[in-house]
Amino acid sequence: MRAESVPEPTLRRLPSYYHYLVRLREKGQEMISAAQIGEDLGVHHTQVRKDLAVTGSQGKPKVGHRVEELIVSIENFLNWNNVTDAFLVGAGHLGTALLGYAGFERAGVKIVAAFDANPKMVGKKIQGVSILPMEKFTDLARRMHIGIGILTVPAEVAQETAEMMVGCGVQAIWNFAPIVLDLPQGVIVENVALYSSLGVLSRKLSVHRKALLAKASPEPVASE
Amino acid sequence: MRAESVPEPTLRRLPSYYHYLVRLREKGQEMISAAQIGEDLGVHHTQVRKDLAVTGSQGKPKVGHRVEELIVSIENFLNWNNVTDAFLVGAGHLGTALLGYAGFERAGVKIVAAFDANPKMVGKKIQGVSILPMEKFTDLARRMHIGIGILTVPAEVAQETAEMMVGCGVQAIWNFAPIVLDLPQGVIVENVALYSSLGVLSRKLSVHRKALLAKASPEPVASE
DNA sequence: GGCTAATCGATAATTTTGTATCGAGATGAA
DNA sequence: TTCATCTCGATACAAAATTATCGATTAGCC
Ligand SMILES: NC(=O)c1ccc[n+]([C@@H]2O[C@H](COP(=O)([O-])OP(=O)(O)OC[C@H]3O[C@@H](n4cnc5c(N)ncnc54)[C@H](O)[C@@H]3O)[C@@H](O)[C@H]2O)c1
Ligand SMILES: NC(=O)c1ccc[n+]([C@@H]2O[C@H](COP(=O)([O-])OP(=O)(O)OC[C@H]3O[C@@H](n4cnc5c(N)ncnc54)[C@H](O)[C@@H]3O)[C@@H](O)[C@H]2O)c1
Repeated sequence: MRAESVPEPTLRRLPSYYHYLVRLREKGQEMISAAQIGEDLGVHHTQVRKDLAVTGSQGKPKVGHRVEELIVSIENFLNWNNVTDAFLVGAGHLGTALLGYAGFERAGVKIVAAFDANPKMVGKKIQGVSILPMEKFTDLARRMHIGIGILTVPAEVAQETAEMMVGCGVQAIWNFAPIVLDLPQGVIVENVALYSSLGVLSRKLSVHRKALLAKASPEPVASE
Repeated sequence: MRAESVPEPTLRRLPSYYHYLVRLREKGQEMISAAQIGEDLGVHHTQVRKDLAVTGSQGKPKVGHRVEELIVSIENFLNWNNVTDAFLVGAGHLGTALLGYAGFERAGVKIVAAFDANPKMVGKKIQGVSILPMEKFTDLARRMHIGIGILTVPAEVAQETAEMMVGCGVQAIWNFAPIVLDLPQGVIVENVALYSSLGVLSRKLSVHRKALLAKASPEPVASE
């Protein structure tokens, strides 16, 4: 009941453990130690233990954890074995890529319909998911008790679209637009900040290159 | 020169300030205070000041910062005004979505070519970017001094593809596959962990719903 | 059966990140 | 001009996250 107090960094690492473990299982491995996970994923082994501890799974000294058990624990913890229906709004480049992806269902999210304001998109079907006109959103979302909204519309209309979703009972929004949504307290928003990612990349690359240059040139002992 | 010591959370917030500021500029606003930015983006105002400070931009008491100046500072800091050429490998659902997106160039990344192992994809052109066969990667990447590789291949081949990229001089990899790449020290890897994002979303939603249920039901004073 | 080595899980120390405080500078009004 | 007020930026404090330490447990081996 005090389960909300799980550190968010832990939450973010769990899926990467999960995928790693699934690959181990495919290879037929049954046991795994926290130390090995840490080494392979670049996480400190004590950190791995803490992270896995929140899922409730226990390891045994000398042998480590059962791969299968860990997988199930993580699935349970993240609620990945209960599928929640989601609506996607904005079936453009990114939206269709997400629709075409089969992998989200194992992460508890099933896109059951898509919506777009562009009449040219409406009526199409992608991977079995129909693209419907915006007018249908309100009614359908309410009737189907849609809990998750996936937002892949242009940034200019992201705020209003999100508000519309929330008005129809959507409790969580997966936001791909580069904007901070202002929504009622209690609504869960998860931003996929691709630009943040690019910012980090650009900055690191630029620093990296400057460091290389500095090493190459004589550098007259500047600064302390 | 000690510029590497910028906190990564700061790096991740800068792009969101950037987009916010660009929208302000479009609206014609010239000045902005750290307090206002903080309120609009849900960041503490002292944090905003610290973040902006790393870019070197200074504000003036009583009036705040010049919007235009801040934008330029952030661009400089992230090196977003120097465009670096990038190759994309894996022109599938996600790869084509990225190719179709015009917005990355303003973030200093220009996708100049795409590569795919599937002969059906090869030869196509998306937004002016040609999809080439994998055989051409090595030679072209070396000759064009490609610094950034964008990885949108299936997870099974992500590791080997990344190694191939690094072998051709690629210094930074933007990885969309749900796998932790094991690459030589010094190579910059930025993971877009969509599943992490989904993990956080699922977990929060599940906790949120349990909390709602608990409030609705009588709850006979369980737990300690 | 007892010893060794590996691993776990709890607790403590350190580092990083975020928040609050406070003096100083700038603006505009009295 | 002088004053009140707003905002900045530096410094101090608090919280969170990561890393290190250490005793406990167990499998395998002699
Ligand atoms: N494609 C990418 O690689 C990428 C990368 C980073 C961020 N994004 C962000 O994702 C979002 C979508 O990007 P995209 O490349 O798919 O854009 P897009 O233009 O291809 O798709 C947007 C879709 O939304 C629809 N739309 C527009 N207004 C609408 C409205 N009011 N209601 C419903 N639908 C509406 C359009 O018809 C279009 O199909 C944008 O916010 C963009 O900034 C995309
Ligand atoms: N599409 C999504 O929404 C989404 C979401 C999360 C993660 N991902 C990840 O992104 C990656 C790509 O996903 P996708 O949906 O675009 O898959 P996809 O199958 O549509 O595209 C993969 C592309 O890579 C090409 N390819 C396969 N093997 C290759 C090789 N050895 N060398 C070069 N190209 C090769 C294929 O021909 C295909 O065009 C995957 O790792 C996936 O897990 C995608």
